[in-house]
This record gives sequence, C-alpha cells and structure tokens, in this order.
Amino acid sequence: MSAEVKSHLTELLTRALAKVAPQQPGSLISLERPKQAQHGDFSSPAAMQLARALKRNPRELALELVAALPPSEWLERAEVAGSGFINLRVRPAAKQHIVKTILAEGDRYGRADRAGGRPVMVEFVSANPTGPLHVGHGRQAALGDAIGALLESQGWRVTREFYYNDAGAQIRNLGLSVQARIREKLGVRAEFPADGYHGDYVREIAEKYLDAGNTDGEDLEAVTRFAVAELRREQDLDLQAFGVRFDSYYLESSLYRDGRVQKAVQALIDSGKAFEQDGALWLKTTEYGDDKDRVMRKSDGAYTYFVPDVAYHIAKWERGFTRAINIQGSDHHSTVTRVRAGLQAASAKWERRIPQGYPDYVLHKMVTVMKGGEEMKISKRAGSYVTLRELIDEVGRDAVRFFLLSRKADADFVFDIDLAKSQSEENPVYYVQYAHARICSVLEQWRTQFGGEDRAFPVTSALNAANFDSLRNVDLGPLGGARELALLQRLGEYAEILENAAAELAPHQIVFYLRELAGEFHSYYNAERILVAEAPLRSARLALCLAVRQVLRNGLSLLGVSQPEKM
RNA sequence: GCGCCCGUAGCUCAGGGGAUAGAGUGAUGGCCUCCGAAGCCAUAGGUCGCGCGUUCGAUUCGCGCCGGGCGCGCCA
Repeated sequence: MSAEVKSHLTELLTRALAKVAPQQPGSLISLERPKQAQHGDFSSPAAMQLARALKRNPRELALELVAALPPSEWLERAEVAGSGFINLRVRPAAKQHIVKTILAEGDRYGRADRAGGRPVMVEFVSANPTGPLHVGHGRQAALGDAIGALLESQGWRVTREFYYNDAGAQIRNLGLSVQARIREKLGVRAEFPADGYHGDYVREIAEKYLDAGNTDGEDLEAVTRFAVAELRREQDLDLQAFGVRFDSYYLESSLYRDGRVQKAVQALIDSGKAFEQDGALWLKTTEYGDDKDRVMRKSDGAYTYFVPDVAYHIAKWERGFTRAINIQGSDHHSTVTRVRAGLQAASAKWERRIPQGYPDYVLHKMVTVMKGGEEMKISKRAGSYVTLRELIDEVGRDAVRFFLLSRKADADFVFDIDLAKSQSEENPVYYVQYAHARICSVLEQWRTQFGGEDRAFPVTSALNAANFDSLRNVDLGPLGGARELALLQRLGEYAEILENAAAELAPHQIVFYLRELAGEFHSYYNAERILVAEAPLRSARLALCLAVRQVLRNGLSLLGVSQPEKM
C-alpha cells in the first residue's frame, strides 16, 4: 500500500480530531502498522496520547474520533480496540493501486528526488596498498557501495572515492619487506624489517620484480613503486570481482605535492589553537571535544597522519562536497573527534565554516570468519588475515555481498564459511533470487501457454518488463485473497523502507525487507496457482507477480546482487 | 581507569514507547500425477543481561551495575 494511502488516513483522523477537539493542533496524529493482521491495516494510538492533555478517557475519545471520521472511498472500517487504539482497515482498491504504480515506474519505483541532486561523497575501503584486501574491506566495500546507491535513490549525486594512503611509514615498510625478500632470493644476506609484512604475497612481488628484468633490489624507491603498483592492481581486481566501482581515487601523496598539507598546517596555526611543546607542534583538539591534545608535527619534522587527514577533508569540502560520509572500521573511531576538531579549528576564521558534524561516519564492527567451527585467522597468501578474494572464491560474489549487508554496521559480524558453502543452496540470497527466478519462470510459462489468448504478445520476448505491456492496465479487482492483500501491502512499503534506509545509512533494512517480500511471495505461490483458466484472475495475478519481480529487482540491484532469471 | 559500541530463541541476527517480542538456522512432523521442493505448512524454542527511575504503557528512553568488543602513540 502506498504512502498515499497512509497520508490520506492521517488526514481523515486529523480532520476528525479538529471536530472533536478544536483546540488541539492536528500534527499529533500518528499512524503505525499493527503487527497483527486482525488489528487492521493501520492503527493509531492518538486517543491514548491525547487523553491526558484533553482530560478525557482514551476509549471514549477514540470512539468520538471514529464517529467524526469524514467519509472516504478508501476506508473500509474504523474501530476502537484495546485501551484506545483506533484500528483502520482500507478497501482492497486502495491496496491494489500500488501494482499500477510499480509497473508504470519500473526501475524508478521507490526512488524520490529528496536531495535535488546535491553532491555527497562516500569514502570507503581506502586500504593502504600494503597487502591484499581483507574481509573487513569487503564489509566496507559492500556497505559503501550500497549506501551510495541508497543515497542516489533519494536524489543525491554520489561520488564514491577511495583514498590511497601512499605516503606513510607503512609504505616504506612494504618497500623494505620486498627488498629483503629480493635479497634472500639472490642469496644476499638480508635483514627482514622488524615490523615488516610477512605474507607470501611479498615474496611473489619480489619474484615478479626480478622477473621484470631487475638484477637486484638495491633501488628501494623503484622496489617500493613496483610493489605499490602491484598491490594496487591486485586490489582493483578484487574490487572488480566484487562488483564495486569507484568514481575517483585520491592519493595522500598528492596532498603534499599540491601544498594542501602545508596550507592545512598554516590554517591550523592561524587559528591560534596550535602550540609548540617538546620540540613538536600540537593542536588544542581538547577545545573541540577530544580527550587530549594531538601532535601535528613531530619533533623530527614529519607530520603525523592527522595533518594529511585534515588536509584531505578540507579538500573534500573545497571540492564542493557539503556532505561527506566516511565508512571505516570501528577500530578507527578515535579519528572521528580528531578530524572534526581539526576541521573546526582550520575553518574557524573562514567565511564558510565547516559544520561541526562534518564528515559523517559509518563505523562498522569486525568480521570474524568461521570455518570448521573455528575462527579462521590466517590465509596462505596474506598470512595474518582472510582475504576478500578467498571469501568470494569460496561462496560467490552475490552471497558475500548479501551476507555482509545483512547485519547493521555496528554489530559484530560472524561469517560462517561452512554455512555459506555447504548449504549454499539454502543461502538467504538464493531465497530472494529464487523468488525472482520463479516469477520469470511463470512469465515464461504464460508466454508459451497463453501468449495467443492474452493479446498482442511478443513471441520473441526476453523476460523484459517492457514486453509485458498488456499487464499494465489489467483490472486488479480480482486480487482479494489474504495473501494477495499482504503482498500488495508489502509492495507499497518499499518506498518508505528505502527512504528510511537511506536516512539511516542502513542497507541491512533492504535485506530484511527483500527476505520478507520473497517469503510472502513463496507462500502465495505455494498456496495459489497463478496461471488459472479464468483470464481476468490470471491477468491480475500476473500483474501482481510482475510488480513483485520489479521490486525484487530494484532492491537487489541496489545491494549489488544479481537478479538471475534462471538458477 | 576513561571514551565509543554491543548483550533479544541452542546458534546467527532484526525490531526500537503501544496490543500476544519476530526472522534465518538447527530439531521434529507433513506437502511434488499441479506454474521451479533452492520452495511451502505445522510443532518446538524467550525473566529482551541485572536493578532502579520516567510514562497511561518500557524489550525500546534515562541512570547505575554486570558481561563482551574496540580505542586510548611524536603509529595509520
């Protein structure tokens, strides 16, 4: 049922309230969806909420409100229940209308231009090019991509950005690690860096470096450049395999090259919040809510990571992103206050100050991978962690995406490989995809069995929605069964779910919605036959199926999960 | 110790002032001469961590405990 119906009912109650209690402002009416079907399609606790202010008995007030409801074509019945709930039931026609809306809007159904094309940057993954991507990056990639899609659905102009930390100490560390492996290979006595990278991939890179025609690894800069290029390429391939694409890549090194780091430091000094102590330059971040002041420039003259971070976010702001969302592991949550503090200080004297809550953060908890009943902590290639690639190879891209999005970001995630693998056929993602494939199958049956009877039917048809035009204007009146009404109601909720998921940056809400929709469709399918002999009922049911398929498609594609016609 | 997050069915998790707290999975029993059984139906499983407040009403909000995770560098 559509939002249209809901606002209509709210209006009816508001008008009733105006009659019963003229002194009350009408905005107090709230409508909710009862958990139990017997309580109607909508329910309002308004009478109970207002009883005290009006010094009235809630039940009596509810009865008066019901009596004062203006007549409506959509409203079937209104009754008072419990301690004062007003339960509303709408006529089937009010619910049936959603099918036409969905079929007319197609891929656009559920979308709304709330943001009017305003720009927003979603930054995610941002892995250092020092190793293959791990499962945590996978969670971030799935989240970032889906959150981007959610925002796009609400009219935001989204830029997905990957920030490469290619200038820090860990890059130097990578170079030294590869160099040590090269020397080992050549039989030169080599000391492996104390906190070097131990994964096999470092050896692989060393080998490739030599294969590329280099005779030794003594040019550290060349080795490092080579290693970074290799790892970036590998990460890109992993992301490609995961179906995640970025609009732009931003290099930390460019912040130094462009002088943005220098400018940021200057802005922070000009703010008057910087001070020298023990040979280092500090920022009074405590004045912006941090629990201790932070070093900007170490006594050895190098900047801490904090400074390029601030410079980077100033760049985001200056690039026109008045809204920015960073997706990070919750182990980095201490940077939130710090970066915001830096931005507050740096922009304190600007004409367009950066707002206090800039940027937004979505922090996600860790992913634990279970295999054989035990936590899987190492992989052959990476050594100390499970890679995204391994996960994709084991359980498939769609399943990994769907799984990783099936919990809210701030919940710990236990990814049970055995479950996803051994029961790959009972995987939740297949449950939803199966509903989609089933509908496609029914449509195909219809084409071959009834194509001639049911008007102009393109025999060449692929299972393309455009080829089912004849279903767009069928009479939906025959859709009156309990399961049909439940499906209609569920279909109508999609837009609202989408809006809410986008507002809360919570794609898992879409996952749960799709499971429910698919579940209701499966129940319906098992209980009723779609391709019945009576043409009017058959057409109406097919139209409903087509609408369900459309919403499944819209939701799955938002999550980056494919929508197979056959499985 | 301080800060942030989390304690809901055996397990993995939704929900988030409203009526009898829900899914998936696991367990048990049914459903294919019928559009796809990767499905459906039924049964079973709970002091919503504990306590005190706010409220007509608390699993939901506030405070305090208990338990777990993460963070608390002149690392990123």
